[in-house]
Amino acid sequence: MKYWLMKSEPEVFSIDDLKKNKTTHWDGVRNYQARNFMKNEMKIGDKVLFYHSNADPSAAVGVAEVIKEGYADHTQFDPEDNHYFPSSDPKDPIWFMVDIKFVAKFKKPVPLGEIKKNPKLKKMKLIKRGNRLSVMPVEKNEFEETVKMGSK
DNA sequence: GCCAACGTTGGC
DNA sequence: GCCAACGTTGGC
Repeated sequence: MKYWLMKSEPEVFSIDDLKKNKTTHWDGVRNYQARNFMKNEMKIGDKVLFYHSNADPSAAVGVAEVIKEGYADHTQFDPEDNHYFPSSDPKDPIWFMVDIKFVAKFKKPVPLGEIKKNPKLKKMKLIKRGNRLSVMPVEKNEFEETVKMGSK
């Protein structure tokens, strides 16, 4: 089993939205690295840290789980959608997404500042300079440490 | 294949 | 709202 971190702007889709809806498909990703993770590496049962970006404060806020593995992101074919990608052929889609379900909301959000302060989380990709990936792998111990911080 | 220009992300 | 750090695009 692998561990992941997925970023979402709470104004657009928050952990509370996920809790309410139970599940969601992670559409709209238009970055090849993030796509490759979803297309090739994310498996059913993998655990996900749900992270609020562009938030006050930005923070890890809960846990989700992969329930459907990579499949074509339908928004790439929809001219009405913000994420429309005209060069993508429905017979050979460029963009993929996964489905996740709500598992838990942290008792207390774990803000980016605290993640940066924790020596055990020093190597997290999230805090690497200039990282803009919206889907990224997380080490098991990093995942567990973050969950622990959010459960206090 | 290089690289300048442009658009986007996301912390602050 | 600013701006650094990227990724992408397109001319050559």
